[in-house]
Amino acid sequence: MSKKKGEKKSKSGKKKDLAALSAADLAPAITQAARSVRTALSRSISDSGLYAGQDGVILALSEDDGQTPGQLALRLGVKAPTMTRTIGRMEAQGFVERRADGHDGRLTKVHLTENGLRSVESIGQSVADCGAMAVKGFSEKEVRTLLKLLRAVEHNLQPETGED
Amino acid sequence: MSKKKGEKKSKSGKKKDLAALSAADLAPAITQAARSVRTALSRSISDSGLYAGQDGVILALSEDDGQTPGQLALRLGVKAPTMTRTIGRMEAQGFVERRADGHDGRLTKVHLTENGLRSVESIGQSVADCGAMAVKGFSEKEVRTLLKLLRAVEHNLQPETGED
DNA sequence: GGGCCGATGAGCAAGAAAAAGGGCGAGAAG
DNA sequence: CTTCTCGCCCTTTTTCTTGCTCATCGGCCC
Repeated sequence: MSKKKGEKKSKSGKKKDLAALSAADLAPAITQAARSVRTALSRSISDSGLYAGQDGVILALSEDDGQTPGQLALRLGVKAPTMTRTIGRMEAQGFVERRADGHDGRLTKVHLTENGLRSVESIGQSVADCGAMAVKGFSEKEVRTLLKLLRAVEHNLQPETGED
Repeated sequence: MSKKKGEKKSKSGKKKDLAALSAADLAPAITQAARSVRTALSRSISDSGLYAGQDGVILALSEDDGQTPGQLALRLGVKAPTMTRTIGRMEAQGFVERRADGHDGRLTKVHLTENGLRSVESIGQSVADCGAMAVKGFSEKEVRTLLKLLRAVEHNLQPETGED
């Protein structure tokens, strides 16, 4: 049983492997960075009594109240069933409420409650605070670059939104 | 940057909010990018019969076999309980096995099985493949920049490692 | 009435926090 | 110097949430 199948698996003369190595490091890097962000954000907003992933719903609703679960899911980049469950929990927590749409029986409109409305400011503050901590020591240009690259990555990974 | 955010909470109009706006957008951007990466990676490695999050264990073990759960957790940036359960599942799946350390009864060494060893290559390939797809259209410099910024973000968010 | 779209339910897994179980080592006491 | 106990470290267990995929139900439009 050979313990290592060759210490450096990409040393075979192709310079393309150089880029491949960086690319291979990217998935773990994004994953870990996201975990750090998620954890930090989770602690920041735990004061408001909600969990990571719920903040986006509050903020999205604060900009456009009465969105449907599908719209929220699309906006926040999660799948519809996930949004349904998150909304259900937030409804139980008293942050949002569901109302049936009068015109279209299929639709469910999600609205912020008084309580949810009150939490908007602190949520936005927490998110901004977390983001500020994440980019501490960054120049403004670096922040913008990171944002741009992140969105490009996200776009590249879309299964069926644009082409292919 | 024509966000409609200024009107709602204009309790104190600071121009500093310009940079803060970018920072506030960073958390969602990282989260979504990470979700995309996770989903894409999940599909890539599902052929090998394992789930997102398990790939790191295989790769880490392929470099240094016989690590403890704590070491793996630290290396992969997850908490110890998460690693314990992941290892347990991977053990049930037949990819790794636990062995007691002879010198220290508290320690558990995790080793790759034959099956796990065989999957190393395809896992590495999947991760590299996914990373390559994520940075499609990027220049090599951009990839490196993204990597650098991502690691800086991760470092900034460490609860108590280095500074605060 | 049939197809389509939107919301929801069930099942599986990752990740975090809190807490429990067990072994090792160091320091105190005899 | 020997022994015993206490504290610390590592692992594991439990509980909560998010997120995905597959499947189902219900209402709208053609």
